[in-house]
Amino acid sequence: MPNNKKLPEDGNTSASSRTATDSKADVMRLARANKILGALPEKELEQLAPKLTPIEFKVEEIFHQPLDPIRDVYFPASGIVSLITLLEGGLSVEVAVTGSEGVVGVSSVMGAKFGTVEALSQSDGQALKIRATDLREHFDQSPALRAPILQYAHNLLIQVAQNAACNRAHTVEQRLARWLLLTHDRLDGDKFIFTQEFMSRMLGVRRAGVSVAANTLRQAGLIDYSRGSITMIDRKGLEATACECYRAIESYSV
Amino acid sequence: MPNNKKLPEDGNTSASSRTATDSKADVMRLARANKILGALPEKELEQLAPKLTPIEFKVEEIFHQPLDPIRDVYFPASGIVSLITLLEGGLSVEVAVTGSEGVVGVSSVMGAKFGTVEALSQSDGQALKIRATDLREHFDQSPALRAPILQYAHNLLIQVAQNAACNRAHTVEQRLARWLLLTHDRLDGDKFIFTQEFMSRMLGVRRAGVSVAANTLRQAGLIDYSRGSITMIDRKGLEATACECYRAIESYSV
DNA sequence: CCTCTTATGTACGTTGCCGCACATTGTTGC
DNA sequence: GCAACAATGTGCGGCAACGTACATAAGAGG
Repeated sequence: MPNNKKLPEDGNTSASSRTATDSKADVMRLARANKILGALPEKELEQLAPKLTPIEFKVEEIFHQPLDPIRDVYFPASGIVSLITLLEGGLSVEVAVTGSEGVVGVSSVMGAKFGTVEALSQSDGQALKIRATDLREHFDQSPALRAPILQYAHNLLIQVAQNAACNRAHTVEQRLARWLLLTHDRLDGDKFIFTQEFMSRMLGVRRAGVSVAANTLRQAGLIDYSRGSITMIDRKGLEATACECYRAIESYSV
Repeated sequence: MPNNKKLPEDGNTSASSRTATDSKADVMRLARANKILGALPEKELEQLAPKLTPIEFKVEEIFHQPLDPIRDVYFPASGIVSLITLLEGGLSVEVAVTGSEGVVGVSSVMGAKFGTVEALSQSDGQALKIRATDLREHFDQSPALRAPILQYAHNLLIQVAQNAACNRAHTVEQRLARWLLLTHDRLDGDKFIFTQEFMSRMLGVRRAGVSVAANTLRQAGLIDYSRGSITMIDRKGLEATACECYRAIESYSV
């Protein structure tokens, strides 16, 4: 796990030259990009807005860590965040992935005092940050906010459940294809940045195993890649290669 | 999957000779055995009680099935219920287990329209049944009910997440030991009823694989078993054999 | 008691991934 | 352009679990 950075604890990320109005416009723009906040009635969002801080994040930044208290919760407007279970002996396995359809740290509204999985960004992106205590308060009082958050929590649950079965049943190649599809769905464009080393941590397999599987996909003309950058070439082909779990997750999640 | 029965759709399980008062006493007794209902203030429970119906279930009864609408939700007072993801090709993998600490069908309060996993009893037991719509209504209105249900949903999430990683990382023997411990925690006594065939469906491995692993545990003096009945002999020893995931689940769940 | 069924033990070749080690090839910084 | 590094390719022995098949053993029911 080389130089993973934690997010700056406070970082007033809106440049100080900006006016308050600019900042509020930022918040509203980002909020509309997130499915949960974007689904709120105008009035509710206005109430929440003062508590929301825009942030930017880079690849491989850590949002939450097992056993650390969850102080802030993040609503991504762009980018991807992986939820990863860490095991003794250093093995790590991604159990779910979230983009602008979700919220990182949802367990804090469910009564969790601390994180149990690592939340790690898979890409650059933007998000709105809110104090866990503030969110919890609104969550308890506003049915309009509660509904989409719970809906997301449910989608998360079934994604993790499908993952649990998938890890038991499917080959590295199938799971790699699935992972690429889920990532592609959450990023703009057909080209993104990952190393095999990173993928091996997500899939919980050897880096060498990723190399072989990726090579197979490349030779089949489904993807191309070189030194940390991957291009999706044949999405249909990938869908055919991926296990059922990709479709299951997509279809179960409303 | 031999003769799995669905629960009777209505079955007024309280014998008709019983009086209404008896029935209500039943409800209150069972409610106190369930951690979620048992945590409710007296007044709240009184309000909910008319909606609750006591039921009994036998081994291998199906509470919910993937894609079927979730009509009823169950608060177990005793017994165990497994949540199982079914994959194409007939492979099944248990992703979580619930006893009197939880509620079967929790996703219905989170906005799920239908089940995504199979909920199957692992033992005989008793539960309180409630219409999903009724529960949802109380859930939305009562913070006192919402809190413990969400807390349980969170525990469920981390159990499933740990399972996802566990399936990737640990041997059949380790996972069998873990599974026996989780089961033992939720049942009275040291002897319970399972066949290797059933266990193989839970662990998602061959029945022959269970045979070998179980034999190893027996020869190590940790368990004894014969034709569908298992006795726990050395709990400490099992804990030493099981993977970290047993402890992780226990310690994360508050 | 004897048959029938169900549960369990065991074997054998195969496969997917492991741990490990090392070669090769782009990129970056000087 | 060259050295240093980072990312990727590849080989090999080993092992856990697979699919399959069959043998044994313990109740159940007549």
